[in-house]
Parts: sequence; structure tokens; C-alpha cells
Amino acid sequence: MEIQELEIERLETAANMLKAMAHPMRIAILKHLEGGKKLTVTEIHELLGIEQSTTSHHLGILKDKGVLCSKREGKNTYYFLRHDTLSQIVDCLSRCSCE
Amino acid sequence: MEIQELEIERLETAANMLKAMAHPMRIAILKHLEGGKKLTVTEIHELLGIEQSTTSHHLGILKDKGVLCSKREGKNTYYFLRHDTLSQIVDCLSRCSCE
DNA sequence: GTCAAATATTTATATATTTGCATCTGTTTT
DNA sequence: AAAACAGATGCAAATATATAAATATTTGAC
Repeated sequence: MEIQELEIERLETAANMLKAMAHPMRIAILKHLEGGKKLTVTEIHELLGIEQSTTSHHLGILKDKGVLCSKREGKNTYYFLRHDTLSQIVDCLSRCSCE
Repeated sequence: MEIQELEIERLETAANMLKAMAHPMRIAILKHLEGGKKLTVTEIHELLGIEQSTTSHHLGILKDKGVLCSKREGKNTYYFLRHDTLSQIVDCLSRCSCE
């Protein structure tokens, strides 16, 4: 394995994480989870006013790419930020995109 | 126009910015531009080893979504970060994606 | 004006994403 | 065990994106 390939892999991991976040509804989800909050799929689907299956799909993408974690408790599954640092990205964007 | 629509527009602007950055080659471009550096299309296309037209296309996307600015000087067009803050996003990602 | 260099745009093809519906799986309640 | 609830998954249609090859545009040198 080449150094360059390692580098490309790292870039791809980073790109996948960004790609996971790069969607209006998924940014909205992240905003609701800032500060360590934990929400269920149903809560998010009601907060955003989008379909349950669509919500679940978005959450799955965010989890798959390492942005969110989930924890099942009885009938509910709670989702939360894997690194609270990541909400800095959303903040940084808000600042940069308002000009 | 509804408050909600404004909110959705803001989310979309942010998502577009992130989407622009969410590509391995485009992240590589951002890394090369950190610290206020300015590079031409040819320099970037040689640094990354990708086609000229592909490079120009990627730069166009980053510029269109407000991530980069460009300035023509003679035959060359220099590209640079619009907000140096944005390179924090790349750094933050590097940290979060290394675990 | 003509030529060459640096960028940009167009086009075509391949591939990936988004969304909602219907369905399926797991968990609690009765 | 059946019903009810929460969430996940498979699928299909619409849409968006990526790439490269070919072509067009812009600019400076002559």
C-alpha cells in the first residue's frame, strides 16, 4: 500500500463525513442535537416534519459515516452526536454562510 | 415568505457549502490553500495530478458555493479561501475522522 | 491580427442520492 | 399469543453529481 493511497483514503473518510452532513435536513438534525442532546427517531421526525422512513434514512447515513451514535432503550432509539466538536462545523458554517 | 422558508433557505445555503467541500479532491484543494495561500488552476491540477478541466470544474463548484474566491492576473487565475475560518472545518474533520 | 498558454464550458456517460411507500423486525403491553 | 408501537429496510422514480474528452474563451506576446 502506497503512502498516497493512505492519504487518499483519509481524504475519502473526511469527504464521507462531510457528505453525510451536507444536506439541509441533516444539518437541521445536527442543530437539534447540539450540546449533547439525545433524541428519538420519532421526536426528530416530528420536529422536522418529514416522513419517519426518511428520518430514519438520514439518521442511518449520519451514523454510518461516524457523525452520530445511537442507543436503543426499550422501544425507542436515541441518537446523539459522536463528537460534540462536530457541531463547531455547523456553527462555523452559519457564520461563514451569512454574508 | 414564511419564517420557515427563510430557515430552509439558510439550511440549504449551508448544505451547499458543505456539499461543495465534501469531495476528496476538493478537500485536498482546501488543504493546499490553508493559511491564505493563492494557487493557479495549473498549479493545482499539477499538484493533485488530475485533469485540467476536472480541476477547473472543482474550483468552479467551490467558488460558486462561496468557499473560494478567484482573482485573474494576466493569463493566470489565482484561487484562495474566501474565509480562512473554513479551513477549521477541514482540521476538525481530520481530528474527528482519525479514531 | 495571429499564435500560444491558461482557463472555462459543453457534452455525454456513468454513477450516486433523495424520497416515500410498503413492508419487515424488534419490543412492550394486554 | 395478538395487538400496538418504534424503528429499519428494500425498492423504484426522480434528480443530482462526477469525470473526461472535445471545444470555446480570454489574455499576453509577437
